[in-house]
Amino acid sequence: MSDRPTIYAVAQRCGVSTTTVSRVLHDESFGSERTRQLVLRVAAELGWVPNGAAQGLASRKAGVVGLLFPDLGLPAAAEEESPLYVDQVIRGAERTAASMGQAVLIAAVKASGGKSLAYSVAGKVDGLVIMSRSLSDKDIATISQTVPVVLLANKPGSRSYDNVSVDNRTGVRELTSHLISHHSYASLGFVAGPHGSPDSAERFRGFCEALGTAGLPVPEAPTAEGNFTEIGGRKAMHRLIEQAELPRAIVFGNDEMAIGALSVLHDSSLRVPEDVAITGFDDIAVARHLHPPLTTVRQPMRELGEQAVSLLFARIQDPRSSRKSVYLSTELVVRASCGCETSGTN
Amino acid sequence: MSDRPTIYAVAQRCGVSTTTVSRVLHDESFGSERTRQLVLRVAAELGWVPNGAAQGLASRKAGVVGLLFPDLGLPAAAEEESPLYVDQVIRGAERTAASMGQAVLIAAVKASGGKSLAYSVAGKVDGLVIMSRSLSDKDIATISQTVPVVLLANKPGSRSYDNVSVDNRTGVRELTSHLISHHSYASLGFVAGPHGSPDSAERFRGFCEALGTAGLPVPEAPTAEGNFTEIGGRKAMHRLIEQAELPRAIVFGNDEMAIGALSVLHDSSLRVPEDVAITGFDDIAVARHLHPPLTTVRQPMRELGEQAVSLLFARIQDPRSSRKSVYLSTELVVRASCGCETSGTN
DNA sequence: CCGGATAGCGAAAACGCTTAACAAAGCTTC
DNA sequence: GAAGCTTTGTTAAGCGTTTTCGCTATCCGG
Repeated sequence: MSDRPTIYAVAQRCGVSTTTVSRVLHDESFGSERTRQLVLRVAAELGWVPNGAAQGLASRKAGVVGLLFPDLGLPAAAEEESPLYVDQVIRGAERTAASMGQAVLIAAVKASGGKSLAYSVAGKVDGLVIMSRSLSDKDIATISQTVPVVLLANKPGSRSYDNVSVDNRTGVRELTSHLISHHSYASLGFVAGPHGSPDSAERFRGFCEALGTAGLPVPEAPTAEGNFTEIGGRKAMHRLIEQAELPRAIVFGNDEMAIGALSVLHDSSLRVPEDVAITGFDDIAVARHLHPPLTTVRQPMRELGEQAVSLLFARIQDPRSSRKSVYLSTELVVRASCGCETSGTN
Repeated sequence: MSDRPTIYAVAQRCGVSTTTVSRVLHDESFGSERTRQLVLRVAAELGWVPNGAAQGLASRKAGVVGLLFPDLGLPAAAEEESPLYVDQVIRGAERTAASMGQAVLIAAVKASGGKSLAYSVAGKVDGLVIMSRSLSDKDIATISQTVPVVLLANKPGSRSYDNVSVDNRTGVRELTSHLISHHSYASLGFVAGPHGSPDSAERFRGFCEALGTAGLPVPEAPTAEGNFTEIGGRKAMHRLIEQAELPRAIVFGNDEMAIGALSVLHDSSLRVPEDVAITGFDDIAVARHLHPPLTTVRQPMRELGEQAVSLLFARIQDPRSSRKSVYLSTELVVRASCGCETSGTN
């Protein structure tokens, strides 16, 4: 612990200078074969492990990239509620970072007071991917003066940084068009996520575009709102059922709400897709296991993380290159809930 | 970037020494109100962010804990195959680390060649949680001389380190006893995970214990083997169907295999649980959405991560305290697939 | 043999921060 | 008004690497 061997110890044991040790450890081709072997052997014998802090300080690079993601401060009750897609993003980030030999420092930043952790992380990494909506523009600005920053997801003010986001709109547009042209559903509903969510807004826009293109009446506002949660989906579905006429097909802003709706419909003895077609968005893992399997739009979450880190490395290498924006496209995943297949593997 | 303000810059601007700045930044109660405000204001104005490397080097603590998990080197095809429970562990670790104001450094260590990354990570953290089976005992030993280490899951040689694991055996024993006593199933099968997996072995042992207690014949070996994957589950199920008599109930070593089996049974027009009861292990997110919902055993993955980090902090605080072992218990989750409820919410 | 490459290595100065060890000044308290 | 605190601040010594110079041999062509 406190008696960890340093390269100085290694150097002494070998009868060489610390410079030589450091060089041998980094340059594949340095020094005589004899010295190399000696140093390497002694280092291993002593159990020497590089002191990251010292390396970082001297070389001005941490060998670590950071990932800040939102912490919804789940009230313990909502255990699994936390946005599962974050995991995928983390994995993606980890993966491409690993391919560059870097590790990933992750931290959830809380809606309130996460600032100091965020700053602390910023000082420990070579670059930062920020997923958090909870970090103010000002904080992001300050941090970006310290290390390169890549923004994830459709943060409104993201235009001044490298950023990667998903083409929500086209995704829902394609989905909706499929519903209209393939199944000739004439009355469609849209259940939105929480008010003010840019993602939700974009998805609704895609929905409207498809309706417009098909010459159908374009609604002013979403048919209902469901907070992106399963419970929200249930409530929304209940409301829709109580209303005059049920749309022939309902486009949900995400899968979780669709799941809630599915269970309500089941309890109400309404058949999916015969009585009403249902679709989601995200293609979370459970989607294909639902009954009926859910037609949805796949978001490339893992790729989101991968791209973000790629962008970050590019920026680190060339800090003054022009700002880049990556726009990932989604994939329509057709399953039974929209009226297509009635069974099948996928 | 290269012109990041240092505390020296802050100190100069304030007309005080770097010591004073450092102290103000750390001691809540240091200096006159006037000096404090001045320093804080100037630091903010300059956009000062602590240099983690320098802090770490000077204070001998990184403010970061590491988490090493296995990278199965998924061949791109098996996208989602990667052990999803890892995500839960990461989240758990992140959560309790955050409560101590620390961030988490994550890295997947590959079966081959992950060594150097592992060592590099070890040098950057105050402590390390190791989930990886791919790190040799020797490497773990070396690393543990550098930083405190906590082992996760039932690694065979884990007895010499702090470690936290899940009581697989009791979990399956309870499950199996439920099957026997509650449903009076007389013929039971067990589908194991990959040969050599300690987890799988423990689960099988639990299965046998329950049989023994009930006075039923105890098998020598698992009825079939399925590699812990959905595909493996399918294959195993096929094999079982082809054999002479199908057990009345089948205990699968994990949920994924049970999922595979479920789809095979569906295709074979065998009813669950009427013709054959099915259970899993893990309680992954999809389990409750299957048809029928899967009776299984919940593994407290998130808690696993939490406990591991707690242990780590304890060890960091008192490096010479006695070795601790945490054994987490599982929870039986009864759903329809074992023949209990036929519908329901949960 | 001599001038200049070049290979092999070392001395020492950073890197930005923390943390003793002190010193000076302002308070009590008797 | 001296002795002893407490408060406020300073000086300087690291922390373990990397990295910039620069030195000494050795080698080679001419």
